[in-house]
Amino acid sequence: MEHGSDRRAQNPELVAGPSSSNNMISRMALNDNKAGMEGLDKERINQIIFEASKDSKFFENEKKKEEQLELRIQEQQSKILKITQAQLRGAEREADKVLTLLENERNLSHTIVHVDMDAFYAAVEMRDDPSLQNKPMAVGGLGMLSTSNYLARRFGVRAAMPGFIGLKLCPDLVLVQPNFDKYTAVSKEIRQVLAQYDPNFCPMSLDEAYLDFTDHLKNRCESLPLSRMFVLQEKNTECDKTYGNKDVCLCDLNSVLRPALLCSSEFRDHGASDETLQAFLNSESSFRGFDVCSECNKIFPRYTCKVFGCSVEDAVLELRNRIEEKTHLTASAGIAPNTMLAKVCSDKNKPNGQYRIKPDKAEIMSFVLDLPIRKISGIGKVTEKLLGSIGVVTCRDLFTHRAMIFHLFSSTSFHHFMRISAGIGSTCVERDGERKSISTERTFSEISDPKLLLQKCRELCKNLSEDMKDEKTLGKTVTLKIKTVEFEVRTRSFTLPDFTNDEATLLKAAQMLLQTEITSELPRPLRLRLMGVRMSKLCSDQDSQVSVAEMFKKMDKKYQGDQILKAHPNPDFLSVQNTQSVLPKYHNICTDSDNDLCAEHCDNCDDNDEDESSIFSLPLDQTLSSEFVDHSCNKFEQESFDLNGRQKDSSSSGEVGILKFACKGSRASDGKVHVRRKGLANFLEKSQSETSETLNCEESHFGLQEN
DNA sequence: GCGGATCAC
DNA sequence: TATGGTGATCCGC
Ligand SMILES: Nc1ccn([C@H]2C[C@H](O)[C@@H](COP(=O)(O)OP(=O)(O)OP(=O)(O)O)O2)c(=O)n1
Ligand SMILES: [Mg+2]
Repeated sequence: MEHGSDRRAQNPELVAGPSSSNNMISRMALNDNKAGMEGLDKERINQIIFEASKDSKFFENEKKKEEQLELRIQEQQSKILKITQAQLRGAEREADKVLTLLENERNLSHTIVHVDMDAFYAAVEMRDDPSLQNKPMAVGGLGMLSTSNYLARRFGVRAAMPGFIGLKLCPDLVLVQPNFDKYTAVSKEIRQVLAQYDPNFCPMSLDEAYLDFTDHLKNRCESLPLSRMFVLQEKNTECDKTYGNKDVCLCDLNSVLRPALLCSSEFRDHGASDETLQAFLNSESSFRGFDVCSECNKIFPRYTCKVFGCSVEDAVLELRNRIEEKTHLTASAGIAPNTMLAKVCSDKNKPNGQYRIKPDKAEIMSFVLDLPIRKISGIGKVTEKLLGSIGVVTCRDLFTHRAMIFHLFSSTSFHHFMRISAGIGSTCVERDGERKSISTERTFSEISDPKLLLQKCRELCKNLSEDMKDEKTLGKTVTLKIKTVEFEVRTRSFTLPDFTNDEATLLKAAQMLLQTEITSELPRPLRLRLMGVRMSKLCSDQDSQVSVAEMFKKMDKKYQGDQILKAHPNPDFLSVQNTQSVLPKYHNICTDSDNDLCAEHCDNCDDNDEDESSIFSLPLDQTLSSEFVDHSCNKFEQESFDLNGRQKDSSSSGEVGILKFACKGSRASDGKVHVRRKGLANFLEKSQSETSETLNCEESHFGLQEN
């Protein structure tokens, strides 16, 4: 391998590009990896960014992170020095094996389309305020910009840049506050169009989505010309003014007008072929009588109809035109055999353009080889720099340096990089499953007073609890996120023994985590600029999938007398009695006199020599002993889902289900599973180290009765 | 499993 | 004066 002789690997200038200021760092420099930012005077722009940032705490922190990155690169370099030629040859053979396998995986039979709105938030604001036309503008405030229009991008103003820097780069920049409700509504309209080309399309955000066009194209070949005819508003009719004109119909003409056209006998009479239909559309009389909107009773804007062809390009052009007709916003699109390439393509002719890579290996490779890796979704600033330091800039370099990459990176990273180098990506556009976490966080001017910090925490927990109730979701792991005034970010998490979205429970856990942080900072105050709360390990709060405790409550009622489940003597508590006697029996979970968290054995329990305070848990609204639920609940959750699934599917009433669970925990001589209480840290440590062993796993049967 | 880091949008 | 919010994933420990 000639990595040692690669000049780029040895010359930081060639890797990072010319730096504007000697003190400028790469992670602070203008990120011009975005459409509409080609050919900017980076030197000048970076100088302005540097001047505006150099004395800030933010910049200090960025420098710290940059140093860490340099360290990583150092480690990488020392790894490289230790490699033997033999190792490298072996690595290359392994890499080639992987590449051969990947080649078999190549699938060119799908047509994937990535649709991405142009300057989305900014475009919506400009559409709704004609005075913004021809002005550089950005959505956001002095603190942060969400995006900018293409005019502002010419000044280096872009998303994720603070507004005050944007103003320094472009003094005429107009800032507009975001209106998220509006963007959500527009997004809904866009998705209505997308769904007509692929009902299973995969939205990635409000403004972009992947579609599998394969089926649509198959059907399209055999479709009637009329089904490919759509209404378009005429260009050059000062669309922006008409959009603000209250007397003109603003409805989606393809919703209000097109159905009427398709029904008219004249249109049907001329719809035999694309040519006859187009000729009819060109004639004077074609739209006579279609002047007023039946929905809003206003006069239609000037419009035409167009018959779109059967090719992919025509189909995607049709889709984009329909989005524009419906929303008065433009979209760009990429067409390729897989999602990775489609995503890159949608950026190529932005704004308001599209680009296609034909489903042919040679075409793909000629597109990919000289493509900078930074263009690929998933490769950001850091990965770019990490790979840059070993001489990798383009996708071709990924192949050239495959042996080194094999040696330096994890297996998953390596595979990812090899797929990129071969132009291979996902050919299906499945929607993400259920969400895995839900969170809320807020930046504020410095707070250090513990009372106020706890109050902020309360606010966040209230919000999160409400959001979770709206989403009908429960969670088990609470994570507190804080950012100090020095921009240092910390997260601290705690896994509850049970699923919940209860505000008080959330608050207790989050405040405990916060208190620990405040305490650990003493005698210095904890000075924060951001706080956030997140819930993960979620489950749905639907009837079909309930929390473990709720499930037990239901089952307790339903299957009274069952050997596995038994009501706790205290009606506020539920317990599990295990017939095999290895698992714990009853435990109360409660708060002690300090309102601190604790748990104790139930009076009915066989206490023996156990010290009350030696059992630790969290107070719960729904109660099972944490020791019992710990680890076993996942299993339960899974099984309860199965049970419910069967229950749902079954119309009969006497089905038999299998309840299976595995319980892990530390086992005392009395057979109880418990964790000693020595504070939170110890609890976490213990519960991790001592629960790694499965103590009991069993299967029991019980009758499943519909009410 | 936790915490830090990276990434997308 | 001033550097976001939400969600996902990966890695090292
Ligand atoms: N760091 C970011 C990036 C984006 N967005 C929001 C604002 C954007 O309008 C929207 C879509 O993101 P895109 O990356 O698609 O950017 P745009 O649509 O604004 O511009 P482009 O024309 O490059 O797609 O998401 C954001 O809030 N914060
Ligand atoms: Mg966009």
